[in-house]
Amino acid sequence: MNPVEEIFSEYLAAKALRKTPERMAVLKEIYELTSHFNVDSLLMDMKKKEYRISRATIYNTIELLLDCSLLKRHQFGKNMAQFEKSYEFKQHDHMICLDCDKVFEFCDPRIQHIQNTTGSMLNFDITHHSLNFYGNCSLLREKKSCEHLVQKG
Amino acid sequence: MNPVEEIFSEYLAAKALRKTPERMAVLKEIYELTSHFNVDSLLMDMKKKEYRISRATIYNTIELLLDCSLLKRHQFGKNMAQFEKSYEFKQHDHMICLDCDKVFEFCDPRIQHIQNTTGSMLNFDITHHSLNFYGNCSLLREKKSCEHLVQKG
DNA sequence: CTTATTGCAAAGTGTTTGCATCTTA
DNA sequence: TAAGATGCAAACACTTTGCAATAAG
Repeated sequence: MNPVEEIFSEYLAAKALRKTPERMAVLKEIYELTSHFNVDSLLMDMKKKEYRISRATIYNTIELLLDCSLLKRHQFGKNMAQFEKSYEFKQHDHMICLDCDKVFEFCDPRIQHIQNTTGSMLNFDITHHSLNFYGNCSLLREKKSCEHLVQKG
Repeated sequence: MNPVEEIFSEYLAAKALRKTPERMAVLKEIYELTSHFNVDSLLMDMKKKEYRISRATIYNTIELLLDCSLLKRHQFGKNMAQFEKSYEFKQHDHMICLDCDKVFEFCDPRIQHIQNTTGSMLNFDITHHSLNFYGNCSLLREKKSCEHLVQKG
């Protein structure tokens, strides 16, 4: 059992929830994905792999994975939520291209500082943040390759 | 005609769109609000004031106001969008209390710097950002008044 | 007088819920 | 074998769309 499965198993045990094949399958699938996903794409994905799983179970399991911090929810546009696995991945934020809808990642340690000072200044206990930059990624403008950017989803 | 109405009128003229009483009424109502709102609350609000206006027209007008930057859209939770007027208000970001759902505002000039350096580093033309801190606002923890915070919506 | 805009209701989209059936502990 | 979990479909909440009636330019 890999560390992620172990964390989830322990979480389920601690909450007296059952370790079902469906729950473990969702976890496995999510951690095999390299990019962002949404409920629909995950369901399609699993159906294609002959899993017998329902939309309701995926929603249910995602809720649990969010609760034990193995998953992060994002809301980049105004529609459907997107998710990404979050175990042992470096903290990062997102840049969304309004022309092509691609999502890129970047890291900047200064955000953590802002979070700390803002929290203590306003006496807030900040647990996490969401920072998105919106604009356009110059691929169209300059016909450049996007190899220099880390694209996700 | 106040500056905001002027901007909207010019925008409509420039796009060859009609200046209808409904559109101007929505603008007026939004700029009389002091806090965040959603489509439903605005509709209720206007119905209560005897305006004859439909939900569809509100959605339509909001789209136009977003386009001419007189309005900002936010997505704090996973459900309905929230909006706030954006003419001549200082750039600010939001802190959302996960216990009581209150939204507070804060300003930090360093965010603008991060936006600038990130944009030029990754060759992105960043037009705007959205930064939300999530946590809890200590009101429950310490039974404090929230007077020291600027609450919005 | 032409055509964009409106109000209404129906359709769409993503998510949640109710319930009978199934399965874990 | 009892209580939780599943799959299905219906319900939900928010948003968008189609269309006949209306009104701006």
